[in-house]
Amino acid sequence: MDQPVLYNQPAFPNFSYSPGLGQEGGNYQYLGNYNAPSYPQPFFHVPPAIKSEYGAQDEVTGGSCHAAPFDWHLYPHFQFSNQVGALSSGDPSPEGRNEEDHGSISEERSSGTPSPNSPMVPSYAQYWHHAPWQGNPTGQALGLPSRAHPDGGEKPQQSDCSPTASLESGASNTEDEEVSSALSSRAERGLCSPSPNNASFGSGNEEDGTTLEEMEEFAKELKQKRVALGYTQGDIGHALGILYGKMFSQTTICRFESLQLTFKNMCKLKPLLEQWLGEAENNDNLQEMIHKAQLEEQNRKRKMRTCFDSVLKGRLEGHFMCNQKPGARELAEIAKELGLEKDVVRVWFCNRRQKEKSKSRMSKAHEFVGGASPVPSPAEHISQDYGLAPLHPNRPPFYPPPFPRNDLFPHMVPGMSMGVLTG
DNA sequence: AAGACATGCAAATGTTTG
DNA sequence: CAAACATTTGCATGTCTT
Repeated sequence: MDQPVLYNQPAFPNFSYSPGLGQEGGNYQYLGNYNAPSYPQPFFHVPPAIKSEYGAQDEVTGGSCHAAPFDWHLYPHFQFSNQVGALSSGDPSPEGRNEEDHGSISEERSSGTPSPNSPMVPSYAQYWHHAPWQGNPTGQALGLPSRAHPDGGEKPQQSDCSPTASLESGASNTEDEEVSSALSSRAERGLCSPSPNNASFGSGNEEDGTTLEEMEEFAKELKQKRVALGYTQGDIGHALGILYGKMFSQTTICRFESLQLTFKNMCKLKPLLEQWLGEAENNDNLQEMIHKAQLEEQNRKRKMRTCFDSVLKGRLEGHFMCNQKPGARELAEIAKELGLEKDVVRVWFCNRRQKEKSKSRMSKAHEFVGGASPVPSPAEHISQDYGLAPLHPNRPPFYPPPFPRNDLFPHMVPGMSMGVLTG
């Protein structure tokens, strides 16, 4: 049967120097059953097991993550520049970095880039003041030129990208209101406890014993040390798979570091990452690690993501148009016809219905605001943007402002950020 | 050109509801 | 139990730097 495996990212390079594994998204996803890649993987001793799928977190963190997801990162995509290089041409000094934390670099990079010092939205700067990893006077990888980039090229990345850094400096009334509304909404939902007079909502928000500050701190620390040790985000993702049987993508690590996951989700991942950090810092026997890695690579529980090509998608769409809710029998037929697993087809229909629903909500929202608003539906906004947890069904929806909104930030350059130009 | 990181979209999985 | 709903996760690809 033909599987809808359509693309492959470049095979993972032979990592001759790197302690890491290169970027995720390598070919592992097509190796079948979520096995880790077959190339050598220099990782670490398997620590005292972290049991069950993320299961140990409860032990590690001494609590549970059962609280409702906390959309603590209100504007996850508000990034002017999210690249490593954002710093490279600028002042590499810690001072420079720290001072710019909230944006001088963005300003440097592009005349069209608004300064995060400009009046912006919320003030969660406390979560995103810039990081220790910036403390690299030479601009090279912290302490690790030999492991990371031989030329020391690794730079702290994203130092100007922190959404909050960009947002923190102030806000117009409108923005304040929206943020305030958001925060209230969150507070109502018991997801955070914003100070009424303070747009930041970090203090005292805990899940599982971890406060937002701690989490943010940890994310920074993780990134700092990762860079210092010469690992990439993809390396960590792979390492987690090797160490704990749960592989993650570069994407996920990236989002963890930039706080673009839900707080709950971060609570879940944190123990693993803490373990990894410990291992990474103590590890000095990569060869042994490689061996272990080979032994350990397995156990990805999550099914590989199926990629449908456009033809397949078109045919699925066709079926969907005819019947949005096919029964088991019809599903089986479709699956057979398309050469897919029945379950894959079933899930596709589920997701497709969700999407449809979301779309119709969006159009209703558009009607509601006059038909021409670019405001996405709550569903779209909330469930897709990583930082935004869904609303409680019984609560009135919160419509966070899409970012960037030129009407909110007239000083911003049109189309300047957050994927507006991409995709 | 290649590597690292960021992000849109959506597949997969988890949870709730009927 | 199945469907709906919510959340997690990652492929594919864009951006940026070297």
